[in-house]
Amino acid sequence: MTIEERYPEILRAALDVFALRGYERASIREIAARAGLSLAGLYHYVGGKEELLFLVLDHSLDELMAALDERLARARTPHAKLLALVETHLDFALQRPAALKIINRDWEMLLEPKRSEIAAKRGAYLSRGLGILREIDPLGGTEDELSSATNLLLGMLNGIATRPFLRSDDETRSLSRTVARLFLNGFLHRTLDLSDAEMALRRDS
Amino acid sequence: MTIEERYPEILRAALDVFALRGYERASIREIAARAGLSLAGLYHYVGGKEELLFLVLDHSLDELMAALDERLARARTPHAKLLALVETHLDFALQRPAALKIINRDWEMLLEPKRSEIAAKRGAYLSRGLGILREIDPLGGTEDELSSATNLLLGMLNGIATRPFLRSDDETRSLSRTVARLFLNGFLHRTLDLSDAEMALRRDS
DNA sequence: CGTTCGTTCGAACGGTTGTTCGGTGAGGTG
DNA sequence: CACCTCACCGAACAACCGTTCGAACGAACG
Repeated sequence: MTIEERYPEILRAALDVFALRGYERASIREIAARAGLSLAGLYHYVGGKEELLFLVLDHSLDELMAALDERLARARTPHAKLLALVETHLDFALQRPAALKIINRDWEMLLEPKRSEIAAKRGAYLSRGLGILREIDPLGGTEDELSSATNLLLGMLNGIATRPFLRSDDETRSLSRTVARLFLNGFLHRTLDLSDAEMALRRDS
Repeated sequence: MTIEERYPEILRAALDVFALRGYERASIREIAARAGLSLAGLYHYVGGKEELLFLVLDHSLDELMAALDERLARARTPHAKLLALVETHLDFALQRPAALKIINRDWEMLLEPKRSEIAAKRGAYLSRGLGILREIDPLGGTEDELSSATNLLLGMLNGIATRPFLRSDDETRSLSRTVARLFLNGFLHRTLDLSDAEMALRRDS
């Protein structure tokens, strides 16, 4: 078998094992077995365990980013762009749960300098969100404010990016609209007073 | 030294090492050293590595839950209860970052039956949030809807439950208000149409 | 035919891990 | 004093880890 045929199944095997066991508990032997290779056979293709994690992360992030940019390109208004981001993320969570898991959990296991390289790609994804919020924001929030809002939004998405919240394409699409609406309405009116909550707070403190 | 004096520093050492390295990469030897004990000396107090993780998780969740219930007891209105939840969570994130990290990341490493026990405690925390949202919701959302909303809220919080978003008590308190407002406004108006976003969506699909 | 090259493997190496065992010594009790 | 308990430790053990080495195999090429 040639390299071009082996590589995809090696990466798929590595992704699955990493997501299932976590990076440290995942063993190269299990990855090799799942890819249909012996232990030493696997080392003919990849340099080591960390490189395997890097390759899988790099590839998964490229997929996620490509899916986002594709949807973003078809979105005309800032609100549609927000919806595109939400839909992309939740759709990715539904279709590629293992990939999302290592993106959110296992990337921290990388050592420098690969860690920074992946961190940069994650940052690029985040800054897509930040750009969208900047377009949307009518209040001209500071960069810090917009940055924390982006993290709020993506945190929300990761909060439901797991079964049993996402079960089918249709459910995911309708949930995306709900989430986008929830965030957008909150974001636009984030300075509105919640009168009784404020009163209760003052009484407490 | 007696057991009552050793236990706290053992648990603190374990918490720090688990949070710093991750459960699998954390070594019992490092925990023992940080607690001022030899390797075998540590085994005089605890049964093993997994029990150590369980004890730390159990204790941390108890602290978090106690802090929440204390604040909740002083909150009169549903809105104030929401603010109490947000403030508790973000304050915990600021004061006990290591504890929050293992609660969110390392609890999955537990094996049954301890895993279920911790999962139940996490569930109890979640259902506090669900109860609050049920009180707040004017639309009478379904249990599924409220449950996913709870996960959205806690996901948001975990999205910024990290430096550099939380730097001081004051910043945390003001950020808590912003976040609570953002979520509440969004939650209350979650069925409102975003007219142009909807239009753009229809054009896309 | 002989040689080389890419692919694959069995077997082993050194290191680290969680855990256990046998013992040491201090402090209290009779 | 003898006795026992509790806190603690050095040393070892077995298992597993990631990684490497040397060789076998078939195909391609001259």
